[in-house]
Amino acid sequence: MGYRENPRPGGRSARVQAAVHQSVRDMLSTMDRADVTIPLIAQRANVTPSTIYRRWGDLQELLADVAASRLQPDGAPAKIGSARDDLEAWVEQYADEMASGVGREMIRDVLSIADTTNAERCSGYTQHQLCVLIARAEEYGEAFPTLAELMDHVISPIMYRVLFDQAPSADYVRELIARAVPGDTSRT
Amino acid sequence: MGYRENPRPGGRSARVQAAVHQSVRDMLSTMDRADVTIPLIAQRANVTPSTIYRRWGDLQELLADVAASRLQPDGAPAKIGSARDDLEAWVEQYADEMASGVGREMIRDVLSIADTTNAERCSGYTQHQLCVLIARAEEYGEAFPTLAELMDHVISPIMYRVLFDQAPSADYVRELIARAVPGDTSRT
DNA sequence: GGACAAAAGCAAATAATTTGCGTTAGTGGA
DNA sequence: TCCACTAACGCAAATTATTTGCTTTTGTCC
Repeated sequence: MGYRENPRPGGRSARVQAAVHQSVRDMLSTMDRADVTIPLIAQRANVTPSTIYRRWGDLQELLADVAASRLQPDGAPAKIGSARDDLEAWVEQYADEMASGVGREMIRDVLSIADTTNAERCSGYTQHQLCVLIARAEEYGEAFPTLAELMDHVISPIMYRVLFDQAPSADYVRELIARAVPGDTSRT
Repeated sequence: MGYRENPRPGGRSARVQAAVHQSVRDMLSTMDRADVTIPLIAQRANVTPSTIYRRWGDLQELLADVAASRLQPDGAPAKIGSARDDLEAWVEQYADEMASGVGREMIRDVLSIADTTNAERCSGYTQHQLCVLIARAEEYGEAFPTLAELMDHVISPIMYRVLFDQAPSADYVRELIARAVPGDTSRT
């Protein structure tokens, strides 16, 4: 009597999951988050509340699951020119997305539960995107920060601001990058 | 018919707040957090549940309030020797505290609500402690990072790891500091 | 096709939350 | 000191959410 982590695609279980996720996304975009309840989600998804309770446990777990899914990137970072430029463009949109109202809510949802699986998922997505950029730099022969340097000195300060302070400005983001990229003195 | 932000000390309202906070702290230390409910907290604090609902709204808000209070530092950072050493000692204990089970729970509580007041409070506590260290460095004539540098390149990476990854090790923390302190090449 | 098990539905029981209304306890003025 | 005032609390009924035992459905593997 346990629930599979990855329901077989096309099965009933997968359909229920999709319907519930969709229902949550719809409701979060049309109504106040405080009014989103499991009975309402269940009604819109055409399932019984007990199905959701048994599968996710409570509203926070469900919201964390949905948020982690939504934080998964669509594709690889855009190719602008140099790896340096690609990095700047990608980080800027990352910062914007995270600092937006929806972005902040999703991060909070992911962090608000004790289980760290979803948080690690999100951090993994970010690191994967950065690795793609690092590989490009290597291909182009550009000097580039390591993954650890990028995580510590670019991503972390952005996330700290998003979570504890106000939104990081575009100038601030560019400055972090300029400081992290080796031998970069060309800008700001 | 609104609740004052800062109840007058000694009044009934202040007594209720103290009793409820104490009750929450006791319960968090003796039982599983999933079993902590408002009716139980109310019972232990000798108040009615409706009092708590009216004053805090829901469990998350109450937990966030209690957590933010507990994250307030006891006093100024210890004086070891140089400002550099004081910084290292303080940051190490900060990282340990945040990475501990209780610390992580408190941070998550603070971040899990939409209202950012409590999160800003916590960030403010940290910045205040760092300012004390900066003032010491100035007094001693030591080269020292600015507040922004410390927040971006020492505190932020630590918090990111605590929230999204695994606990930051002592070595890792020392390395962040060594990198942030100007002209420091003496260690790791 | 039939046996099996995972996951969903249903409905009753329990628990949490909201709310209207009456009461209490600090506060400030005469 | 007493009185009026009001923020905040208590109480209890009404509502809503959550849990749980049992039944039914659905997909999978012989």
